Amino acid sequence: MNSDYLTIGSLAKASQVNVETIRYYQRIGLLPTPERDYGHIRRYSSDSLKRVHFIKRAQRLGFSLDEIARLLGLADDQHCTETRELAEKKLAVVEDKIADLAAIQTTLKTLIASCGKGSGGCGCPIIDSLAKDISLENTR
Amino acid sequence: MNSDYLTIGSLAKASQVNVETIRYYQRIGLLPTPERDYGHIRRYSSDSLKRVHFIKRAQRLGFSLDEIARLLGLADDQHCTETRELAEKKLAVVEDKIADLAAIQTTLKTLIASCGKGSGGCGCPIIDSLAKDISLENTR
DNA sequence: CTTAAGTACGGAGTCAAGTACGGAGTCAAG
DNA sequence: CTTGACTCCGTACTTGACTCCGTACTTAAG
Repeated sequence: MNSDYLTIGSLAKASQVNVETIRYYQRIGLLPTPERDYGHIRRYSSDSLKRVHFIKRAQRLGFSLDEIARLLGLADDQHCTETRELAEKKLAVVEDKIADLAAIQTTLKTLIASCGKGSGGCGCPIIDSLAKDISLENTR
Repeated sequence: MNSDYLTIGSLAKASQVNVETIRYYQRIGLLPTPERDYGHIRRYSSDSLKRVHFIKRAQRLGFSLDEIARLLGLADDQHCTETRELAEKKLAVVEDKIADLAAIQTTLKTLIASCGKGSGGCGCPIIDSLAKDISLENTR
């Protein structure tokens, strides 16, 4: 009944991904390959579950697996200083993303509101809200 | 000197993408193929530039080209009602993303701060901040 | 007029991120 | 001790998003 020590199948089910995806993450070093209890069967802890969840959510936010690996490395590693620099860069990126999303959010709200009223004036507000690329140079 | 009426090359340069990417976006219908002035050469307006910028930023936020096409459709189309529903769904997704990013932001800040002090206590704050998957069920 | 630079086009190649496949081992239930 | 559900592993295939290639055409400069 204890959900610690999952098999690969139940881990996959619990984290809503394919079994092969779990194996794939192991291959590329994103998930540690756990010890094997009896036989040759891998047993996963609830930590792995958290990790997979994290990966999936971060992906939906536009981070690549590579970046996610480094994000996770921040938490795992002990070597600060250089870790801190990475963290600061990521923070800047994250804050840019939040700003962009906030712009989309505002536009969508406006769109929804104006849609209800049936008023015209369909310029192209979504594009405009994001097209002003002041911060583009920073992130590239 | 007027930047309206760009060639594909200057559009690509201005929007920091490959010429082939522009052509690709046309092929899949993400960019309208513009009228051709003289000869067979396509001329792009500054609207195209905005559109490409938008696409690139939205991509960095984790939207697929398919979703981006629909987001752009929201602005282009005239048929409200069903458009509104789509907008509302997108809004929910966007707001989820913002919340997730905010969680990462907080964690990164904490990480940076604690790094400076050289204090220990390295649990795995980044993962924890995103692993609590209350809202996961909503988006799936 | 020639030539280089830029454009058009379709098709093939690439890269990241999976996803599927097939053969072999394991283990609990019947 | 066989059957069915699961696991292991390596390799191969797929998909989305480009990127490159070869060929053909067209200007702008020399």
